[in-house]
Amino acid sequence: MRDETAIISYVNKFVKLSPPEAEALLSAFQKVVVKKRQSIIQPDFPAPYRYYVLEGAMRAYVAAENGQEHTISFAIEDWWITDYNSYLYQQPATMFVTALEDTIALRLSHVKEQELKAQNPKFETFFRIIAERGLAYQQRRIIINLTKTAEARYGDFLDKYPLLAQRVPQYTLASFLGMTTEYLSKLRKRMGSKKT
Amino acid sequence: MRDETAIISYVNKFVKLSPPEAEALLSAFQKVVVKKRQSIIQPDFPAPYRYYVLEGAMRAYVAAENGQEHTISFAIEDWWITDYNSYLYQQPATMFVTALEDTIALRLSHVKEQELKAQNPKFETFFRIIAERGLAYQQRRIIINLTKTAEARYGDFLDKYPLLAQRVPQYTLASFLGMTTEYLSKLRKRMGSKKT
DNA sequence: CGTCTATTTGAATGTACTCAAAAGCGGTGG
DNA sequence: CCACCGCTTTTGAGTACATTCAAATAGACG
Repeated sequence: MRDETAIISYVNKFVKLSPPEAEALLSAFQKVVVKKRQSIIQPDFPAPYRYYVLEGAMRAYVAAENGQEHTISFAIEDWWITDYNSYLYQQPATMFVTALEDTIALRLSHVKEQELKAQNPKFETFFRIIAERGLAYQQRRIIINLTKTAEARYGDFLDKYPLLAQRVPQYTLASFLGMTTEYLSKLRKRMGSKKT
Repeated sequence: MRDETAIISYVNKFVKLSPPEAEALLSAFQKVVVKKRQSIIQPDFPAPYRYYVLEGAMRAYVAAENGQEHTISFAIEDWWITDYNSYLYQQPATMFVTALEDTIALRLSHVKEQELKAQNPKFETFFRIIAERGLAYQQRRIIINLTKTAEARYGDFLDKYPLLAQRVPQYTLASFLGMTTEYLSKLRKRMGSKKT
């Protein structure tokens, strides 16, 4: 059972907060409980919040015309999730953000975030750091998507996120890795001989 | 002929700088001239700089074992470019950054960047904003790569960056869009009838 | 012009997708 | 506690989008 102070330790990894600063940070967030399969962000509606996951797991995905879903990101404990194009630019969302398990998250509104940054440069620094880390992470993902085959992308994911790979439904993983669920199933069968 | 004050106007779009602040910013940069085909970042070497392009065009790419190149990003006037995983984490690069044309750029070292941010929260804000914009942009790119066919990705690029599409070699564009140069050539032939 | 680089073309191939259906798994209510 | 229901994963056959390899053509630059 992690409580909301988890975010204090998390932020402290990047900028050192005094007790009053920690208090100011905490008071900007609201705890939300999201049941499995429930959406907190939907296309055409604004996404006024970003979410920090305390417990559980969520994913962000876009739905194509033909009913296909494409997973853009996952989030488990200590990860952030939102539709960044909607949140940052305050425009209607194009993605769903939905709970894969019963989830407890802390949400931060766009307005509160601006207040935090205006009130204390440490928060500005914090958000700069997580944006940069997100940027670097996404650049790695783009490289993988451009350079590796479906099988290599799957192997790569297993290496880097073995726990997550077991935790999320296989079809969401397939759609994250850019392949169909049927094909991932066949890959697993093929690879089964070599690896666990 | 754009001179280095272009970066002042650029930064001013995001945070308002007083004349002394503009001066402090400028003094952190160094002007560099890069000839066509010359690399400013190479794999296995650290990338201690990020570059702001004043004139010309560059691209960042990774080279695969089989000799294939995969373009990660382009940069023309007012765009930034570097190997972010190398620059941000101060680790050896995995990418090349190379001039597509004779280019004039302003480079900012990682050390100077830290000084700027420490010295004035406005610079912290500025780097936060461009990181967030980069994040949102890359998220859009990931969505396109996951959801669209090669033909649609090309059409999309033509719509959004018609000038850039004419300016860069076709094989770099193909490698940016995640297809072979031969296939892009065939696509263009096929699409030729409908458009332009 | 001649050379080097970039683009086009064609034929054969392969990786990954579509569609349809069966099997597996988990939860939930009777 | 078993039976059923919905959701997820697996399997198979046929197909398509995109690649590979090789060679010809077109452009750019000195």
